[in-house]
Amino acid sequence: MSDLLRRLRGRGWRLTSQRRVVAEVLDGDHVHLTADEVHLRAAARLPEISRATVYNTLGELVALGEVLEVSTVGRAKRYDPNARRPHQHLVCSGCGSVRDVHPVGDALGDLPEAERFGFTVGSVEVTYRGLCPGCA
Amino acid sequence: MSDLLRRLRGRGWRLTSQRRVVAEVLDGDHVHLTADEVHLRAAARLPEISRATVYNTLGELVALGEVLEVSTVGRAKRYDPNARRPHQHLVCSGCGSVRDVHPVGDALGDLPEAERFGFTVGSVEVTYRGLCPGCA
DNA sequence: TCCTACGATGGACTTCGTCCAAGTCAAGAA
DNA sequence: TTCTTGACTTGGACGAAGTCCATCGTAGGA
Repeated sequence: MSDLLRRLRGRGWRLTSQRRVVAEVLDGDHVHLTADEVHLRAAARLPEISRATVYNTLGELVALGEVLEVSTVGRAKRYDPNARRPHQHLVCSGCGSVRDVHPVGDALGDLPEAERFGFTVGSVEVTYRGLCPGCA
Repeated sequence: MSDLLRRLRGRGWRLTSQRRVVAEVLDGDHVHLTADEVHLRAAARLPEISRATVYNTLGELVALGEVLEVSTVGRAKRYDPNARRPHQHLVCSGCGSVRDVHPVGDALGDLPEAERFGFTVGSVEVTYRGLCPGCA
């Protein structure tokens, strides 16, 4: 059983075959699948798994902080299992592919108090846009 | 006629009443409307304007670089007419409202060459997330 | 004023995601 | 091991956001 599954059991997650398959599909680095791709890959191993279950499970993994939602303008959300190591994203404007990157600096600290307008700022998301070697 | 409309005419834009109304709705600072809100406000002045026209016009304004699309996870896109002055966004996780902010620092420079993986990085988008005073 | 290519229309369609009632099953209790 | 129960899954309906397209209308140049 993967580390992820072990942690989930430790949190009282009921371990069903569907959840196991979804968690396994999301294993690895630089994985940024859409819900539909997750469903496709999960269905390859467990043909009867439903779309609703995939959405439910992804939502739970996000709520538990095990998986990040990556926002992509005008496309389907992507899910990033690498939530435990903080990182940002580099997105190709051509083909939509995503790389994890680790900028230096402190983006959160770069926002002065005067620019927070009374908001309680909890996180910052930095997305670099450009063209990958294949699309350039 | 606003500056925006003047610029658009200069670029050969055919000025129809529909486009004029959409451009007028998007005038001002700290305006971050969804396509639907734009349609609603435009229809208040020009009742027969169609959704398709609003989408077309917004798409053209984005392509011309006059308006920015603001990505919001799991919600409708918002359109930001303040494309000419560089800024970033502070988004309320509760109600989805958006403020323009101006962080210090150089987010683009914070990405080391070794972390660019051969990409031609053109821009960076920084989104701060938190709760506005009303939702906190 | 007339022409015509560009733009607008609205309704069908697609994509992405959520909801729900009914059926199923993991895992603790006995 | 079997029972029990409530959490989980299912599939289909639904909804929101956005796109497409055939047809009609009109801005603006001749």
